[in-house]
Amino acid sequence: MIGHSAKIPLPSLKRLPGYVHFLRSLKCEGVATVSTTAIGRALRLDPTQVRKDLACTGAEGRPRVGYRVDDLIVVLEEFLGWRNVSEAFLVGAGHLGSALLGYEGLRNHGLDVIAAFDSHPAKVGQDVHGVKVLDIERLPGLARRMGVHIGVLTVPVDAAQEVAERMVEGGILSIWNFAPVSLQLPEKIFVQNGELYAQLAVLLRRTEEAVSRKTPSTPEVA
Amino acid sequence: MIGHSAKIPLPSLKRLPGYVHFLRSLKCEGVATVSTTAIGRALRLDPTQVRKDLACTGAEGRPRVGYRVDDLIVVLEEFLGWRNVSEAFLVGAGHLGSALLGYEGLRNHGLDVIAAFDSHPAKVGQDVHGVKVLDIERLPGLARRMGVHIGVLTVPVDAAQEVAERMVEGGILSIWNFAPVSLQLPEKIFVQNGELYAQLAVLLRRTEEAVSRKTPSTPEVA
DNA sequence: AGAAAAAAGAGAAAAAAATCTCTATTTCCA
DNA sequence: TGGAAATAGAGATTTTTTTCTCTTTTTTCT
Ligand SMILES: NC(=O)c1ccc[n+]([C@@H]2O[C@H](COP(=O)([O-])OP(=O)(O)OC[C@H]3O[C@@H](n4cnc5c(N)ncnc54)[C@H](O)[C@@H]3O)[C@@H](O)[C@H]2O)c1
Ligand SMILES: NC(=O)c1ccc[n+]([C@@H]2O[C@H](COP(=O)([O-])OP(=O)(O)OC[C@H]3O[C@@H](n4cnc5c(N)ncnc54)[C@H](O)[C@@H]3O)[C@@H](O)[C@H]2O)c1
Repeated sequence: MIGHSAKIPLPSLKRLPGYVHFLRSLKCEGVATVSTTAIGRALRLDPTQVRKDLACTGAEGRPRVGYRVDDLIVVLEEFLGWRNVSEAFLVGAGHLGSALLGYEGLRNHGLDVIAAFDSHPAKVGQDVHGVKVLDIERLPGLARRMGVHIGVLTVPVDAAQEVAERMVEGGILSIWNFAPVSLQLPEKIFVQNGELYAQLAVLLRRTEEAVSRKTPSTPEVA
Repeated sequence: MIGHSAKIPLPSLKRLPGYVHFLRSLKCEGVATVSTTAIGRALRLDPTQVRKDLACTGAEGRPRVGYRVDDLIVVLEEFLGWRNVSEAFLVGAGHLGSALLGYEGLRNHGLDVIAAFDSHPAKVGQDVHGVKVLDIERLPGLARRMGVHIGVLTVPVDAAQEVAERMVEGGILSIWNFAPVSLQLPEKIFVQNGELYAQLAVLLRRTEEAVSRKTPSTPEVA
């Protein structure tokens, strides 16, 4: 169960994992307490904002001291649902899918991919980083029987919609979609897009801005 | 050059790639014009919001008709800098790095990874999906000589800070960082984090909400 | 012990983003 | 040809998010 069912602003929720990563590094260094000032300096965030975010999770600090690092990690991990991981199915054991399957990081972040699915005969039956690849036909039945609610979608664009519908058929409630398409599914199904391209768009724009700062006054006509 | 240097809200910029993906699929189906109402329905966004986003890029539509799909794609791709791709270096030819190197999608989205770097002797000299893997030691020199401004960072957490500093040493201005650490770099360097964990946090929370909706009134004490 | 400094926490203000309202334009249809 | 419907576009409003201000608490230093 994910802690503190209270409503948290979406931007705050998205910042929480970053806090945990930073806190874990502090813990490794043996730091016992930390202030929002210090967190903000490290993560380039306003200290007040950090304080507000932490308050949403129920964390409590002490004036002049800050927060106990150990306790704060526990509270945040609890809040994020990282302490009892959720089971998920992954479809598309290709390049990206295999990278995710081999990434032990997911389990540390609340997600346990317990099986993979593919349609290609060469993939079915394989064992990718310890995860069995099954025939996609078996997904709906297994998802329903095992009560799996999360699907990770790493198939090519053309197959994405079809595979997503298979997931829904199996009772999947949320889909993490890495294909660059907008899936058309019942409204109750939550779709989290990979947003690789959104990130890239920001990166390219900022880079362009930085380059033109370095090379000022470049007239288009000479 | 990235078009229309005008300031666009960050959330708007992030939505643009999704519009392009949808428009491309319309084009494949032979659709000639599209309204913001239709875009909004497909992407689950408010039509006014779509219109505001498109206005930022300089796109113009006609009442009662909407936007010409072909033209809109061109305007958006121009705006996003997808028409003349930017060159980038990637460091860390492991699982994730290889997946990205083999992904022709990046080039369609404005990024051309022209070389990869690694520190492991077994990786150096290899050819991953047509991209040469070079020794990390050569990165600063090559980056500076070739005028590469973007770095993609896919090394383990422990190496991330060190590698990032190498990139900065080579004149890299922006870093796409997939390691779960907050890089400490000069303020002028732009860091776009992979945000995998932020997405996962949202996914888990929404799933939890959906599950508890399906299983209402679960008292903690019987 | 008392003063000073640092930081949490609460509330107010400001900024940013999303949504709503209205008008003008264009096309379709009778 | 005239009316109805759909939609872009501009501006106003509301909501959300971020930032600022002030108060209180705790610790450290003299
Ligand atoms: N490779 C990357 O780095 C990367 C990055 C971001 C997004 N993506 C996206 O992720 C998706 C996968 O990319 P990839 O590079 O891993 O592709 P890939 O071709 O390596 O892998 C796709 C896998 O999906 C399987 N598949 C195809 N149709 C299927 C179906 N109907 N049912 C089940 N399995 C099916 C294929 O057999 C294959 O194993 C694409 O949509 C791509 O745009 C990839
Ligand atoms: N695998 C995934 O799906 C995934 C997803 C999200 C984030 N990440 C993150 O991406 C990073 C890489 O993950 P991975 O699974 O690809 O790991 P990996 O171990 O497969 O690859 C890491 C690569 O970096 C190289 N490397 C290590 N130290 C280096 C150095 N100092 N200089 C140059 N190269 C060096 C290694 O030789 C290796 O090739 C990690 O930080 C991980 O947390 C991975």
